[in-house]
Amino acid sequence: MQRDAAISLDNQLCFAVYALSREITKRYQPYLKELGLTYTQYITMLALWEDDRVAVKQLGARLLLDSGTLTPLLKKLETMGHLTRSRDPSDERSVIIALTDQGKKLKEQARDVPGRMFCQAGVTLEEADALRKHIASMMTKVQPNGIEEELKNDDL
Amino acid sequence: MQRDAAISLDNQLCFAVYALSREITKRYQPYLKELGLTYTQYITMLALWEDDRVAVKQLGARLLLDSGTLTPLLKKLETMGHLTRSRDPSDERSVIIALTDQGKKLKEQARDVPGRMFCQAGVTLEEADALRKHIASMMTKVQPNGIEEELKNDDL
DNA sequence: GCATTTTAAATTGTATACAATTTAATTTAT
DNA sequence: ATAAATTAAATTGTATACAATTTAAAATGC
Repeated sequence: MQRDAAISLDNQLCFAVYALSREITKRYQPYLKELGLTYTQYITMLALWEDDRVAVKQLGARLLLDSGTLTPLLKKLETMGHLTRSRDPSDERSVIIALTDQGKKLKEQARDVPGRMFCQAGVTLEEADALRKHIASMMTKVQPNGIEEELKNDDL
Repeated sequence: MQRDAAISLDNQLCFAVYALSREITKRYQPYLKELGLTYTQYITMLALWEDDRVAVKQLGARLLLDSGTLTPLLKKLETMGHLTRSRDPSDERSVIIALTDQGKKLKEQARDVPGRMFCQAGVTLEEADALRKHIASMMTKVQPNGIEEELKNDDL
């Protein structure tokens, strides 16, 4: 069976990452439910709490999501009253996302979510941070800011 | 801004894992296209190449996916001729998944996919394996084989 | 200055994920 | 043995992801 080691499920980095990602998302769910947010909506709000009044394009570059995912998600968050979507007067192609007061206020409730989640999961913040750095290092290797056809995106 | 460090996007393990998972999936896509498989179909086939003739329940325990995801996916793989789905005669509740010859043969084509993918991404197998182990270690902490209501699942 | 190209969102279509419910079969308790 | 509880898939409904296309606006080339 040695010759199958390369395609053994447990040897796949891709499966480990994929499974952990879904597991963490599930672990967040009860806490995010208190905020009335799904996981992707939460990630989007994290980005907006740091950097408000950005175009969908920039938000997508930050989250590595395209308009196909973001447009319906942002419309939902708009309906929920957390943000507004408006065309940029200086470039009508762009849609600027701006947090409402309600959206800004939600940040206070979100502040202790990561800490509570890791505490409940029995993971120290140091362990989480060590893994995060390891993953970030891999990410820079795997994605030197996009390949060939995406090289035009200088993102920032 | 120190007080916002806990909810800074770049500090979130969850976002790092989520982003890397999607990035790796995208990197696999061109190789999996040669096999005619999507990423989740590929992961499912990896599990089946190791362990054939299993119930959907067992496959789900291995992949951490439920029947809501697996049922349509397995029906698709059945339509593609890679496997068969049949009720277990000794327990009509269970559906047994068995690879066809075609499904078994696909394994040969899949054998060099991980190696080619990491080579192209500029990641050594050692680096990938080190991260995989780090993630697996976190997974055992975060998911000691499911919580409370899932404790009844002894899986194997 | 205007046709061509590029760009940003939105849309379309396919494939997941997963909670919650339903259906049918099996097991358990009495 | 049979009602009640449990279990395995399937189904339903919602929310992503993302490739590919479309639409409208802005930038570019000549």
